[in-house]
Amino acid sequence: MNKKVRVRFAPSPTGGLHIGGMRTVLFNYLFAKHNNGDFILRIEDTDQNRFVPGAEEYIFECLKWCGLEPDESVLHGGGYAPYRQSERKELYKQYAEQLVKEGKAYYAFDTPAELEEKRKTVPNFQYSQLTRSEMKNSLTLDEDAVQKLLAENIPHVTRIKMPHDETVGFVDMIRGAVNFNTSQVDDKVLLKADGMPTYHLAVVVDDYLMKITHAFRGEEWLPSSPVHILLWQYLFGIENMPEWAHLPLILKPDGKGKLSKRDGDRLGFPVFTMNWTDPKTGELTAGFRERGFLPEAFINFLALLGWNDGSEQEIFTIEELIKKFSIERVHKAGAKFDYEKAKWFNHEWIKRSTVNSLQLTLKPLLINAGVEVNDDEKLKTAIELVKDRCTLLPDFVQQSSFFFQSPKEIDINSIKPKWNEHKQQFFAELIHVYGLSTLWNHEELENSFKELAAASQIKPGDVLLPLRIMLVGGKFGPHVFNIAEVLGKKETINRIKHTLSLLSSELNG
RNA sequence: GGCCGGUUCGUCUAUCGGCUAGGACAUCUCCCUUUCACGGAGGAAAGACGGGUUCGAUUCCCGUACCGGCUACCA
Repeated sequence: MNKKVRVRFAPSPTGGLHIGGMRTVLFNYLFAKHNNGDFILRIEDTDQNRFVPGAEEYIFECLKWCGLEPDESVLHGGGYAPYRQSERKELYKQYAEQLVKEGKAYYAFDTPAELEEKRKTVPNFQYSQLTRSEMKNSLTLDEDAVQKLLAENIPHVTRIKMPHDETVGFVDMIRGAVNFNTSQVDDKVLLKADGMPTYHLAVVVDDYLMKITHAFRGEEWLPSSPVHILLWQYLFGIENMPEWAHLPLILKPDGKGKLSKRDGDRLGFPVFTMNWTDPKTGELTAGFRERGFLPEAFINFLALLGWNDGSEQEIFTIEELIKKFSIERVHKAGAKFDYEKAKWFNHEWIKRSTVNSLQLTLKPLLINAGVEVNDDEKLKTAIELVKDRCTLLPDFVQQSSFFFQSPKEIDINSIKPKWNEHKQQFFAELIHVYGLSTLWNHEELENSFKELAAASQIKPGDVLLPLRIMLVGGKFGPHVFNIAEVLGKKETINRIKHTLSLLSSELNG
């Protein structure tokens, strides 16, 4: 019988959550749910110098917004607590000690300053089997000296002792067999001078202790995998190592390299999941949520960045993604981020969303933008009428505010050049006709409008645009008679009168 | 520099030896629309290069080039 699938996302709470990280969350989540497994969130806060207040809460908020809730975490509980590595500090030391005892690791007493100096003077310096004999460590110092340093609490780290000329490898779920020669790998630090483990030790220990069965991480981790493989061998048995998949990177749309938050500022698109303000610098990095993305669209877009189900389908609900996801179908190569395509996904999702669900997120957004939304039914009608022309949620402000309040600006310049007494007369009569109308719906309004135009010997096309500008304020929006229907008789007539008075003063002046 | 990974239209991708190389975004043309969109029809646009293997290679192998990642007491 197979073990229950358990996967983890293990972010370091040092700032905003990049879309690459969010995609790793998504793939973890989809894989877990596809296999009826558990999704664990583990906080990797072993670097105390990089602690950023609020970052952890922010990560949870991002997951919540996307609906990708962990089964186990600091917040959700679970049988493998604590889920914060800083709270597991004491656990790691024994494993490091075990490795030293078995001759698979050693203490190193070189100070950071000494190492820095070394790197300055020796090009491409690596603390490795080539150089460790000339450094200050428990391999070069005699036993008494080491014991003395230890007894004096001289700061030191524990390094893995990479074996000579061995091939270590594994089968990546996405890339297939990957092999390394241990002679090429340096003696990575396992336990830092402050007693905290590095990522290398912590990830292996915790993946074992938390019974992780499959581990997904970015491609940038590939080069350190031989260290992790060796640790599994030494500590827990290679047969217990999770299956690994190294995810392709998300690249800059222009230039080269992986996408960074700076690219967003530079090119004008969000890179983080939600807005993030650096508590130290106050610098704000834009997020997809605040930019007006629907979480469904955001997830759909992320899933398709590097994965597809082999068909031509592009729009997927989360349920479909769970059903169809397979890690083997993840593309090997990195993908350049395409903001236009991301917006297309959002537009598609807006068009497909029901008025009721849109109304829920849109109402506060509109009120916040100063639109006086006082009638939910009217709001729903307005959303139905304009949603096809909104790509991002804030587009609804411009596209629907005129339903609730008369336009602040009227683009009178688009009417003026062709304005004349005849048209002025037509609209004066239109006010009269509309005032008498008993059936206020768009068909009737259009009919009586056209009848009046014919009677006035005026082409409907010549007065349609002016009418639109009177009601909307500009050259946009849904069909003008639909708008008039929603506005109602009184408001429609008022707006016509208002613009008419503006125009007549223009005409006379 | 060394190690590891990658390479199909401008971009995201399909293809698991038979291809007239398919789709989507963007772009262009037209239709619909007396606004802006939506929608519909169509166009242009790709297998880095060189060797093998094979009846046949985009697909398999090897080299080269190029791109990327890593090379911290950061993750």
